[in-house]
Amino acid sequence: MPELPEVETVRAGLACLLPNRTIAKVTVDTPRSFPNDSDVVNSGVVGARVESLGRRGKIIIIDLSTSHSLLIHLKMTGQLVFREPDGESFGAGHPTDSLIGDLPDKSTRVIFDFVDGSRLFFNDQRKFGWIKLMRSEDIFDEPLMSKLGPEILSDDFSFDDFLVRVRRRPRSSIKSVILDQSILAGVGNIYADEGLFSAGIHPSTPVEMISSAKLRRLYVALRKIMKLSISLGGSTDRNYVDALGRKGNYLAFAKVFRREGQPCSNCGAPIEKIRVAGRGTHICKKCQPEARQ
DNA sequence: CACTTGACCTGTCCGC
DNA sequence: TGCGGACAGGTCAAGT
Repeated sequence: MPELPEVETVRAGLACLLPNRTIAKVTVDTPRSFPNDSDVVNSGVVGARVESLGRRGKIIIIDLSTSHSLLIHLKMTGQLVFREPDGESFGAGHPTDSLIGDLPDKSTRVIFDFVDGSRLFFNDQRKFGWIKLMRSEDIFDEPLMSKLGPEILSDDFSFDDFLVRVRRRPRSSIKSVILDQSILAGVGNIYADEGLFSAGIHPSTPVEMISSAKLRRLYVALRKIMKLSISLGGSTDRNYVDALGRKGNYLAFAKVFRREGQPCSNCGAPIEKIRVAGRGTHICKKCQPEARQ
């Protein structure tokens, strides 16, 4: 579910809410969602004060005062929802525009209780997401972090970097390459489809058949679209919510994602849904012609 | 080796 | 209204 813009929106929201709060208790309802041993969790997390919130690719990093960090991946259906104590003046526990009702609910996997009575809920319907505790100095050596490619939205991630990395997979479809987090970190299915549409590239085109000029259009489009989405609070298709349980507004601006059957905003031909690299894929066949040899 | 497919889970939606 | 099947935004491991 969440891709980089959604993860970044959650991170930014939590960055306004969590720092300086101290964790009093951790409740793990679904062990696979937070597989560290409970004594490790207790020594590294209970009593820890939240220092700062970071992100690498789609992984959220919560740095704690105990020289430990929590790494969190939301995968498809994960949510991190913060709640003030019940009865707080800001509405009974949660904002009125929250899509999420009373918590915990049946998808709640982990609960962090802070000493001031506020709580952070990790909800995850499909149980693919996870929380891992590790020493802060070790996190970037973890394979799951060290294998990630450069951040697509980083100021230093130039078009030349993009071109070199994408061209490492000449025979692969361009969509599978931009979804590969070891090539570049952050692109998921929604923004892959939107970026390829904007650049006029058919998603199954092998990289070697795409001109560098078109790849430049893709690089520009992906960054522009993902920045726009962050400014709109991300994309909510069904599950995604921000740290206060609110939906994102980007999908109203999407040109192809989840728009099969609707007319293309560019040429009027119907948007089609196909399958590329095992993923549901949305295209305009006229604006994104299939490459031929 | 490069690339594709299946598995991990639960819920929802669609057709019969 | 019930039931089976396909599908869902991510990532590995296993397979070709």
